[in-house]
Amino acid sequence: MRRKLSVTFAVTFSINCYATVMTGTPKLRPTKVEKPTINDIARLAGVSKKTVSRVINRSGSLNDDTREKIEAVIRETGYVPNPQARALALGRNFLIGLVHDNPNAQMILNMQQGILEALRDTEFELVVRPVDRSSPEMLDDIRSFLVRQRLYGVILLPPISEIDALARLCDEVNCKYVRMGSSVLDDPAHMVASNDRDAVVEATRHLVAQGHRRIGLISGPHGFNSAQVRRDGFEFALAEAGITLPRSLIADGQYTFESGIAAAESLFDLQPRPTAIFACNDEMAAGVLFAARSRGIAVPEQLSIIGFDDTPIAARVWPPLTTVRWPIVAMGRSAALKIIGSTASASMDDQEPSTFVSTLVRRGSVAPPMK
Amino acid sequence: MRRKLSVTFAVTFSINCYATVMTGTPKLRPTKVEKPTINDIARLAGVSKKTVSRVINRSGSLNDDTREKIEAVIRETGYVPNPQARALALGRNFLIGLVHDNPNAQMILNMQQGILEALRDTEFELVVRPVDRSSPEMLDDIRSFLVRQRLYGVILLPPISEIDALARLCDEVNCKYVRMGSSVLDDPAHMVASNDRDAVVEATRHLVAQGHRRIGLISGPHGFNSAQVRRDGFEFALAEAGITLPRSLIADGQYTFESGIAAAESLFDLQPRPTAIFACNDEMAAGVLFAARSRGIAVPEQLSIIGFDDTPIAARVWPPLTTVRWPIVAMGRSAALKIIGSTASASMDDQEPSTFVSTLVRRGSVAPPMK
DNA sequence: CCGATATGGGAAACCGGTGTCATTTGCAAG
DNA sequence: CTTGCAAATGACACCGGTTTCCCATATCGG
Repeated sequence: MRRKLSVTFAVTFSINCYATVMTGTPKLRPTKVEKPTINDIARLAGVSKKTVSRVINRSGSLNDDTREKIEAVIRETGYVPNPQARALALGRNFLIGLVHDNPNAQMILNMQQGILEALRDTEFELVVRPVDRSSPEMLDDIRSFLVRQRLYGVILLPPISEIDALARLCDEVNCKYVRMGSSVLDDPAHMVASNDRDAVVEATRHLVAQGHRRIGLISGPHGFNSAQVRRDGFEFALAEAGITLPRSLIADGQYTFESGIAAAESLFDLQPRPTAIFACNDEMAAGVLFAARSRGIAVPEQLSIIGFDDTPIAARVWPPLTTVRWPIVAMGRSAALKIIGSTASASMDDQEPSTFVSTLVRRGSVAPPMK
Repeated sequence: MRRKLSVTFAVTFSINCYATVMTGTPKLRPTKVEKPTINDIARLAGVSKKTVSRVINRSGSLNDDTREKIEAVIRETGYVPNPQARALALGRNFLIGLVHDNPNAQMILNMQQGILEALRDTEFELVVRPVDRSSPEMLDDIRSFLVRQRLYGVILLPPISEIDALARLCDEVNCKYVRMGSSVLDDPAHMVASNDRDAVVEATRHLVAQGHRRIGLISGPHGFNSAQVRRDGFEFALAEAGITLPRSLIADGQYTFESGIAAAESLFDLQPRPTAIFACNDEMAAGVLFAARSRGIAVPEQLSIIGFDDTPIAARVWPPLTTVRWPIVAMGRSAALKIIGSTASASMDDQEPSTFVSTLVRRGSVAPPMK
């Protein structure tokens, strides 16, 4: 039967060869799509399948003539190794997992974009896996996911990327991992980070340079490393400028639009009102803008706003938000390359960068305070 | 060696049993994670592995006692069949593909959310696959993706879901598929659609009911079914109200924020200006709002705007946009359930719905025209 | 009581690769 | 002319399931 299939395949192949000459034979194939197997290649090349395997995996030593002959056969037939069979034999799948817990939607998507760019034209595929940080079984869930799917590697998005136990878990089950974050929490091989702190310092200095002295902060949720880092940068920059920051000017946010509105309301009730507000992400900054509008506070004339993330919304509101952009797509790409590593960019020996610089994007939501 | 592995496993298992009593033994496992195999189960239950396989797949006939004993062993050991081995043996993977071509980012994400909800606690995983509609090799790319990964099924997002050749391709390679869209393009088993046309009619009627007569339309890109359907609905509703629509009131858009701005500018140059604009998606509606602001046109006093999609941005701009919401998450869930079908919801025999109703969300961007 | 039929269950091949180990060959060193 | 060693390649078991085929019982009508 194997022999029979092979013959079928060979015929199909020769038909394809002459397809350009013939008037086209749309002859639908049966439900079972015939694909050449490693045995077909071995027979066609007159070698054993182990030798073909050596060519595919560039392992072992083999004669140049043999290699070329096998490569020629592979090229002609369009043979592609069966990933399921390899996964079984190797005990390792060619899948990269993206594990996240519902952070910024836009970020997930940009991250996916970057990762998929890196994975394009490789044998790897991306498997998306949302988890629930609040569930006590989260670690077990992830563990069974990794073990069952025999994942090649995982990319952990913040905030769960900050959980050290997760990283240890990956090591334990022999799964490569890369953690994304707002600051360096792990060695370069396992970390892709943006320098949020520096960016916040720059943003705050920008407000100070414009003449603002009463600057409000809308923080991120407690327990988020990014929230802590951004807040630190803000406080540092103010201290550096010799500005004391009363506790009342710090409002707690949850990284959501609604929490931004609420926090803004509380800051607006202050007497005197802050002349500028730094919101730890764009969603909340948009909330501040929204709240200002509904109160009739003119932006940027009466209130300057700076956000963080440069999500699409920042450029779409009026006035467009001055914000901090971090290269999410590039970071995603880098994370993926770290995992597939030498497999893909074997030619270049340069390590993928681990830290990315964020930059201040100046738009229309900042102006000097009114006298 | 097999025997040895089995023993190791048994020991591990008993340790787990007493873990709650013991003071916890963090003892790291070796890189190779031991998992029970079907052979372990067979031996522990005193049957052949084929019989275990019968239990797992509910196939063949077997004694209740035997079944229960095997199920007990499976439960105790926490055995999960190796997906790679099953995939190899079955010639079919337990992966669902999500194939899309860069449409609305938010939509992709909501869709993913819905699909993942349906896939949660099943054996299926989601593989994301962006493609390039403009590439001539797109179909071949998708074909090789489906064939190589032996996908269980794919979910096609608009606009590529509108390509009939793609659907035929899926059939050909024996891969289940579901197409998402703005109107019904296929039989219920392969289609999940929203009733965009009806929703647009309702939205347009809303504008007409407010007293608007000069209503501009910003269309979607040519070749998109959703664009055509929405435009049809708009024109139908105007005709129904006895309003003639001059060609000049229709501006071409590309579903992007920038194209919305450009289209709005061209409409603003008209004399007299339209008193309302229906933009075929929220991105463009946000562009209209942005353009209006920069021209000093008050919304909704001087201009009413309606968008489509109810993406997050609709609620975050000022004034918040009246728009049409379609239940993307629910549609994603439905699409996934259609594919995993009887596998999951075997208990309930009700078919997953194929069409979903969109609804008008009234916010602040619509008001009667000024006298 | 016998042969026919249905049912439960096992042995072995198979899915398509990879790992281990042995074998053959070529060539330089002793 | 051996011996030694490395390169090149093949035979075969194995990864962990499923499928095919076949046998052993049990049931049952006549």
